[in-house]
Amino acid sequence: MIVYLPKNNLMLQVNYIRENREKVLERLAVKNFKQPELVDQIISVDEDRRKTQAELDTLSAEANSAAKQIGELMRQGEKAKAEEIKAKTSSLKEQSKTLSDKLASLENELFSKIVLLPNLPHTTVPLGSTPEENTVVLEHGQKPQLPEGALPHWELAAKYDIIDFELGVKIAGAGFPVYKGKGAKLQRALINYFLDKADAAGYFEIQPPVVVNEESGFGTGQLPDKEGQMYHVTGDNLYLIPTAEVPITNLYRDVIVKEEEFPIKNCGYTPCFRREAGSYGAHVRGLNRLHQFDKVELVQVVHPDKSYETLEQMSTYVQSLLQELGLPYRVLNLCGGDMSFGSAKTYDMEVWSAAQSRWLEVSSVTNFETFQSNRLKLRFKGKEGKTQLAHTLNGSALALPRIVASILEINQTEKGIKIPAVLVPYTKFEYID
RNA sequence: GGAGAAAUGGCAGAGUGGUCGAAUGCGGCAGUCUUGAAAACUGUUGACUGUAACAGGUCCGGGGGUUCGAAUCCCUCUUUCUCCGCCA
Repeated sequence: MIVYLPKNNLMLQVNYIRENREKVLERLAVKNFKQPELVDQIISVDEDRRKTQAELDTLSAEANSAAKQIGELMRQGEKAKAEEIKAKTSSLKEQSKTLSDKLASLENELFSKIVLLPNLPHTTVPLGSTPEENTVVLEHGQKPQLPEGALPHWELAAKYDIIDFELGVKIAGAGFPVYKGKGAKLQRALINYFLDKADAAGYFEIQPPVVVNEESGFGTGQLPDKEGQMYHVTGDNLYLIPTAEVPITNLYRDVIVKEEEFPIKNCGYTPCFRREAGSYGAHVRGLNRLHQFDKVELVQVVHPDKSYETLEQMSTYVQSLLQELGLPYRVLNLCGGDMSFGSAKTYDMEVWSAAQSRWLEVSSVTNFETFQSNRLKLRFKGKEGKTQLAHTLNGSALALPRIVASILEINQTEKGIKIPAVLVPYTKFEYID
C-alpha cells in the first residue's frame, strides 16, 4: 500500500472522535462498520501522540532558547561561555531525535487507522445493510407497457447499428463499447443537453484532466478505499478518473475560500473509467455496466449550514432532467450499509429499464459534509474570522449509458427509436432507424 | 528528451548562518477626516498545533542532511521560466 503523506491534517477528525466517542460508535453502527474497535484504538494512539508531541515541544523550546543564548554570547565575544552551553545541549539533540522518531511513527499509525474510518451517516439515513433496505423516497412516471416483440437495449443497439460491443472488445476489451452514427450523435446530444441545463442552473463549467495523482485520489476518498476500482497508470503513478468529481473537487484542495463565494457550483463533462473488478454476468450486459462511460457531474462547495438544503436542491435538479427526458424513475434514500465510504447521505436516482424490468442507477447525489474537505483541507473563513471546513456535495447529472438504455427501450416503435423532444434540437433527427 | 535559471505571506518583492514568522510596497480590514465617497493619515492583517487563558511548538515548493542554531549551506524530488530538440 502506498503512503499518502499524512502531514498534520485529519487532526480535526481525531478531536471530534475523542470528544464524541459514543456518538461516533453509534453512527458507525448505522453504516454497518465492521471494526468499531478502531475508534478506541484511534483515541488511545492519539493520546500517546499528543503526549509525545508535548514532550517534544518542551524539548524544542529548551533547545531554541539555548541556541538563542549561544548566538547572543557569540556576538558579545564570550566564546567560552557559549561553548559551555553548547556542551549542555548535546544531549538535547539525541533526545529530540528519539522523540521525533517516536512521534512520526505514532502519527503514521494514527493516520493509517483514521483513514479506515468511513464518514458518519446523517440522522435521516435509514438503517440497513443491503440495497433492498434503501428507502424509496418517490416514484415518478408510468412504467410503459412495451409492444409485442419489444427488444432489450443491446439488441436494439445491434438492430440499428448504433452501439457495437464486439468492436469495442476488439480494440480495447469488454465494457468499452463503440458508438456509431446516430448512436455517437445521441451521446453528443445528451452531453450538450446536460451541460446546457447545468449552465442554466448556475453551474460553472470545467473541463478537467481525466487522470489524477495520488493526492487527488486521496482528497475525495477514492484512495485508499477504492484503489482496485481505478485504472492505475503505473508508469507515471496516475489514476484514470472514475468520475469528474475527483478532479473537480480537488480544484479546491488546500484552498481557503471566502464565505461570500458560497455556494460554489461547478459542473463538468468527462469520460469515466472503472475497472469494475469482479462484476460479471447478466447484469452487466449491454450498457448496464461499463469500464468507460460518459457523465456530466455536478460539484458544490457550500457553507456547512446549507449543505442539506443543497442536497435536496441537487436531487430536485437531477429529477427535472429525468422528467424532461420522459423517463420513469424513482429516488432512493440509501441505507447506511449501502452508502459509499465517504458519504453522509446519498440519494440514488434510478430509471426504469422497460425491457429488463429493472431499475438502473443513473445518478447518485451525495453530501460528504466535511469528509472530503477534511482530507482536502478545503476551508473557509467564517464570520468570526475562524477558518473551518466547508461541506462538499456532488451528483451525476447524468451518467449516459443507462439513460441511453432506458431511452432506447422505452421509445422503441415500429418506425424506429423516437428521440425525446428535448433532445431533437441537439440530435437534429427525430428517429433512430 | 538535453542545457541553464528559479521557487519566500493574497500579490509583488527583500532577505546568503543567530537579533527572521520573515523588511518594504500593493491589496484587505478598522479608525481619523468627509454630507457621502475618493485622497491622505493612523492602526491592523498568514496557516497549523497547543492552553481554561497565557506560554510553548511547527511551517519560507516537498523530502532528507550539515550545525548549538538554517529562508539562508549540502543532497534529492517536484514544479515554473529561458534556450535546443521533437511534436498534436
